[in-house]
Amino acid sequence: MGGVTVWVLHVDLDQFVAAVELLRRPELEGRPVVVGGDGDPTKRGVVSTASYKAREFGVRSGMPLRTAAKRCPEAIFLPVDAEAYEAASEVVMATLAENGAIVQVMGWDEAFVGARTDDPEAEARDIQRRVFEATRLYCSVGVGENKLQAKLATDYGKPAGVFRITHGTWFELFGGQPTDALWGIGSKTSKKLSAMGIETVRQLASADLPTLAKAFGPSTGPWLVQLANGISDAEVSNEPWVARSRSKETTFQQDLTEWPEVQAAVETLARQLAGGRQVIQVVVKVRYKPFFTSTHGARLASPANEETPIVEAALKALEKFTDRRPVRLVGVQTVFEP
DNA sequence: TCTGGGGTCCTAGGACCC
DNA sequence: TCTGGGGTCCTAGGACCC
Repeated sequence: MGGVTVWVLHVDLDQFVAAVELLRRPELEGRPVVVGGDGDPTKRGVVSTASYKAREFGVRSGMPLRTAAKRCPEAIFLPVDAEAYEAASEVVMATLAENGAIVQVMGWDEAFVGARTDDPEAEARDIQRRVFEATRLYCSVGVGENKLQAKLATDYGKPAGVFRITHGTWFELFGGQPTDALWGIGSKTSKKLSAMGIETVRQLASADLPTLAKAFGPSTGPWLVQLANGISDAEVSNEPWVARSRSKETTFQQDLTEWPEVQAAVETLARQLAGGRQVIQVVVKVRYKPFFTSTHGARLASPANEETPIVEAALKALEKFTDRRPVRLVGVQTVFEP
């Protein structure tokens, strides 16, 4: 055992969704490709992935398709084909798990891999080669002493590269960066920290714990300071994933103004969620015009997975909504028995 | 630039109990 | 009389991530 270090590798496919599309449409290679919604940029929807070429025009994931079309009128817009990406992803993950490696899948296009080695870069290069040979897809690999470092390292390796971050290099890389450079800190938390006079990762790293606990809660506050110090759970776990809930939601092309239409939409979604694991609670989500979201839930009398009790609970939850403004989205979530 | 769909975890506040 | 404090459960909302 002695002498061999435990590293965390973070593997992230480069422009994954766009890359899968390019593989089956080689004639689009080098052109700006935008995948999102049903492929119609005049409709409501956002960008899932933009190819590197499209990114040169300022197209980014999460951006409304309409905006993407304005920024890059010559882009090719393609609909999301979840099954194709799922299939490609399975090949990638199976490749990572060869040789009995511990793999923690984080989504379609990324995973953590545990590595006992003194040469993690060699391991990373080997992964890149095997993934490419199996799928013709490129990936970048971050190397770290824990998941946080590895995850943040990947971006520095893109595209198709390898990059290492350790406690030794943490502050020189991140000390001066804004707090939302960290994985787990978004725009809201960053803004709130700013208002407290904390702008950089270095400032957050030495922030007063009781003050942060008071502002963000007893668990979140100290966790933020840990993040800023480059500290996180090092464990890569390959425990099989057990979903806590499943949901379906729809954004309407035109807002619904009649409440019976809303009821019908909730019923349709609830039906689609029946037939799986035993459900104990149903939560309905309504997003009103202009963009205000509210949720209400209803528990089932006893765990069930049939259509009737799930639809009944969904409609019961919907009764708790009293606002009758135009509705742009409805969603239904089923919560499973623990 | 008018903002998808599918998830997870944490927190505050109220209800309820002893 | 109108006053405790702690623990737990549930709900809705918030934030973040892919």
